Amino acid sequence: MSVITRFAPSPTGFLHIGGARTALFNWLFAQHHGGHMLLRIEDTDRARSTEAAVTAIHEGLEWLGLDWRGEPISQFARAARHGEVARELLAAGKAYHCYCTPQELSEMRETAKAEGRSMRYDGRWRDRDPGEAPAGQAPVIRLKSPQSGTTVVHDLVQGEVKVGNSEMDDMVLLRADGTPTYMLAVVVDDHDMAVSHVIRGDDHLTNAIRQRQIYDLMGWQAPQFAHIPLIHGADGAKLSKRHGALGVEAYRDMGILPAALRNYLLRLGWSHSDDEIFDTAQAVEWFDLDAIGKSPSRFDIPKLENLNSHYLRTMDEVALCALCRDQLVATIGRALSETEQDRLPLAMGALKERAKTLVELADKAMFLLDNRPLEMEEKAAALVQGGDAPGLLAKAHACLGGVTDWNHDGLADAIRGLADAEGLKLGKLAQPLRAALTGRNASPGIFEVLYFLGRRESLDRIGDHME
RNA sequence: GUCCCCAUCGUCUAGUGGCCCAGGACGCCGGCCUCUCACGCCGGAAACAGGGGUUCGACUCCCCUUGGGGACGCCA
Repeated sequence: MSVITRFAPSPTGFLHIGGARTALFNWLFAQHHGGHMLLRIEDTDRARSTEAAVTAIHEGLEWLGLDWRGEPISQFARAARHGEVARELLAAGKAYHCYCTPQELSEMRETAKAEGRSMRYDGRWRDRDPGEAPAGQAPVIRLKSPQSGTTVVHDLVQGEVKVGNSEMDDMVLLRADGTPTYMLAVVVDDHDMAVSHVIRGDDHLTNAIRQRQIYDLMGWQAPQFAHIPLIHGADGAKLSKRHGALGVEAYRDMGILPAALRNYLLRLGWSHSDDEIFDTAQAVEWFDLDAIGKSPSRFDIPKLENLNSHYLRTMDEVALCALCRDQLVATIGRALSETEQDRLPLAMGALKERAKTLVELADKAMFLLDNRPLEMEEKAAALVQGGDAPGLLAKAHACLGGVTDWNHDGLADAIRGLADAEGLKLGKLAQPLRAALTGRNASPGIFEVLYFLGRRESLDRIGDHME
């Protein structure tokens, strides 16, 4: 039997981080077992579903590099089939019409709550004569679920989970307007799509028990279930907007690489002994459900950033230059000149190990752009004005003017030579130079900076601060 | 309230009865390197929630407590 998994988000917002991890696990599991993942959009709630959310989900998955087999399936489009199954259950006496009104139901819950009883539907229409049906009142169809015994789910992550049937009420299968509920739709779809493994968030664990009852009553074989623990915010509470854990696109905008997010999400709740870094091929080879932890985990941005800096340093440099360029263009709002673009690959090696995100990378690359006179950060301004700095810069200007080999070694010789001649430690000369050259007090090595900028630009920038 | 799930350093985790006075990673602290910032390297502080069992021996098995999370919709 081949492995078929599915990712089934409801299109009511972006692809959030928990959903992204669920998708990743489904994808990885399918790949590992030589199967494939399906995408199903759970859009039966017409009021809350939007086309924009569907697009956001597609884009999020694509950005993460997760693909699915075939066309995405719209759950709403399958409503007729869901209704058919509900009526089949009804005809077989495994479901019944219930004429309770919403008000009646909420009153029932209120009283139960007040009396400290469980807030379940009491089954008042379960065995009632259909002849007693109130006229003009459309009924819902409820499952006639077993009232004794236990329903068990062998969860691949959580182990054996059992709930006494007396704990559960008769769930609604088909609403009064004839549309299916989520419980029915999920079961029918997973069955029809031949899904072999349902991998989803822990919040569905108790749903699995109820869904199991539908499978049983239909005489269908239930899929394997794997309920993965939820991701919490840094404070341990449920992940919310407040935590900055938004859609995956928010991480993209923060300058996180998809490879880094994938690695981070995978390691969150899953482990392979002490290993921390996995590329996709390695992840596919190693991933399996038995190594998933059972407890919820907290989302930790610093660790994500650490991973991101790793991927920044190891990724293809040409591709990284392109990403950095795009980021720069986005921040300055204009295209780069040819000279500016040419400096990027020169400097990338030095820049990339100083950045944790793409945004930071672009920021550190800002000094490569032509925009004299440079805007000086406060500390840099002090360096360039302090004491004998202007005089020193004039000497440096003269000295560099005579450099014939404008490369790292040639520049190092010249600058070190000047420092020696002046009886200064290199730092005393390098700092004012750095400030004049970059407008900041921190940058890659000073010889490199000179080299990246080239003779003309370097001399001009120093010239701006000479006396 | 009822039901279900979970519980190792601040965080992610290794650990499936003796290899553990608990290992790795992130973060944090100190040092080295050094023209700044990073990188790198070296070192440090930091955890088995509590209580009962079982056992020659429990982080590992069982029970209780506590704490956290989830579910109880004609939402998904």
